Amino acid sequence: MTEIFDSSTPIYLQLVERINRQILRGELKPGDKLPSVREMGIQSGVNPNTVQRTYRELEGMKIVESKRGQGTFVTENQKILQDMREQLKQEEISHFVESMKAMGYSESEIVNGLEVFLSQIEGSESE
Amino acid sequence: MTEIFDSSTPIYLQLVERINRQILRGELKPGDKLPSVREMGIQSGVNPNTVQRTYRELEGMKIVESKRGQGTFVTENQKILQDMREQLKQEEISHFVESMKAMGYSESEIVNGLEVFLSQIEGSESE
Amino acid sequence: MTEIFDSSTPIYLQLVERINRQILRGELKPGDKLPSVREMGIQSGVNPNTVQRTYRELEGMKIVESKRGQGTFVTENQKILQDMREQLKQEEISHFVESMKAMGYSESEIVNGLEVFLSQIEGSESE
Amino acid sequence: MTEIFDSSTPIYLQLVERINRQILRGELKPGDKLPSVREMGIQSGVNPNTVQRTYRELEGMKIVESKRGQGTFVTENQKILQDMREQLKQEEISHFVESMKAMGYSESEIVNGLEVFLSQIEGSESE
DNA sequence: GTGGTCTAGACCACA
DNA sequence: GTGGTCTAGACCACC
Repeated sequence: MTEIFDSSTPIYLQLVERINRQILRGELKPGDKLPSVREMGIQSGVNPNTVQRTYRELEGMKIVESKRGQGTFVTENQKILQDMREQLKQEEISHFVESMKAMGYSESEIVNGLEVFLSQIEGSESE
Repeated sequence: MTEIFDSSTPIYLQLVERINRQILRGELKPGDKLPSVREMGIQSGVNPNTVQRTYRELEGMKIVESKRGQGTFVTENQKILQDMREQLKQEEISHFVESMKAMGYSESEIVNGLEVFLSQIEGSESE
Repeated sequence: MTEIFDSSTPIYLQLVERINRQILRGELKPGDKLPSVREMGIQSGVNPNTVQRTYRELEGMKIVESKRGQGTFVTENQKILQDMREQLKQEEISHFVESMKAMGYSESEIVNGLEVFLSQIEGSESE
Repeated sequence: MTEIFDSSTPIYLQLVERINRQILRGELKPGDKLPSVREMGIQSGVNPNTVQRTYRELEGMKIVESKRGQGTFVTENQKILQDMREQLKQEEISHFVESMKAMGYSESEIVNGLEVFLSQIEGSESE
């Protein structure tokens, strides 16, 4: 299975992002083992060296711990995961607000639009 | 000046997006002349044919009117521009909510996070 | 087989016209696959890019659906085809009336001439 | 003033057609003088030889008479003009019926469509 | 194979 | 100058 990567940013960073999201969404839980470097390389259609670089990066962020001979595991340190969650949230919000302002919307229009949107999808949830 | 394009989506669509935003932000006003296809081609580091494809697309959306021998102009039809503004807003909001939910946030957390963010930047507006 | 095109209107529009008529006449039925852009290019003695422009145009009219890797197909949406049929009929009639009036015929002469003509060919139908 | 000619049929035939229509529409009346070969050449952006050929053709059809030293005149023979009028009418009707049938319309649909069309434009004549 | 995008360069029509 | 069409040929994504 070949994956799709945006060629404008390095693949290893995109992999970092993807794994972070998997953790945030609960697809990967604290203590879970990540696929081996080789395995992930095949899954992602990417060179194992790139995966290695990804895991090193995640380890630097304390999100992941490598245990020699056993594999790479999601940290059990809840605080770190919380911090990451918070940080990604801020980035997402910031990007959203920036885009809306770039389109000329005022802050109140932004909040209002969001609330209207949420109330709408509530009504059509299971259609 | 060579521009950077995300290779994952067609250049002509990225150009469409960019021009739409310029119109929404008021950088291009109704009746304004766009750069000629050749001029824009140079500015964007892109083939004139690609720019023309962009302009043709915009013309199909009724956002722009091309007059042979004269140039390409932003429509003066305010209703169309309003519709586009509204549509892009919806897309932006929808994308935002989807991302936040993908990260496991509840609707109330999303609204709350947005409001906190806005109250923060208010304090540091003119720094 | 090289085809003949009227040089006064763009080839891609003439191709659009031709395909529309083929659909209206039932030579192409809903769901039918059109020749590939390359194939049609050879058949028509025209560049594949020109054929693609044609297909893109038809897709914009919702008359055709292109599926990457599979081909281009006549829509199965009967309503669209009916609308097109009606529209082309109106254009044909309008053009006819205009020509006749330009030659100085009154409306009743036009209707009368048509009816006489039709009654004549009825007699010589299967010659 | 440069005129527009369809490059798929000879210019002199297109000129013949045009003059015929002018006569039928009453823009040129029996006995009227046509522009000189040179004059018409300039008006139409066409070589005088081409005009010469056109006039010769019209003379062969008895629609026009050349009087040496005076010019070329529309015939005063009403019968000829009537015949031409009738012939062009037949061609126009025939072409119309053929097109409509090619689109799959029955004879009654053709007549009906025409009548509906005429009744519609009657209501919006002077808008 | 299929459609889709992009380029380079030509030629045309309009003004 | 402007936009519009067309070609030849390249490369990509999907199947």
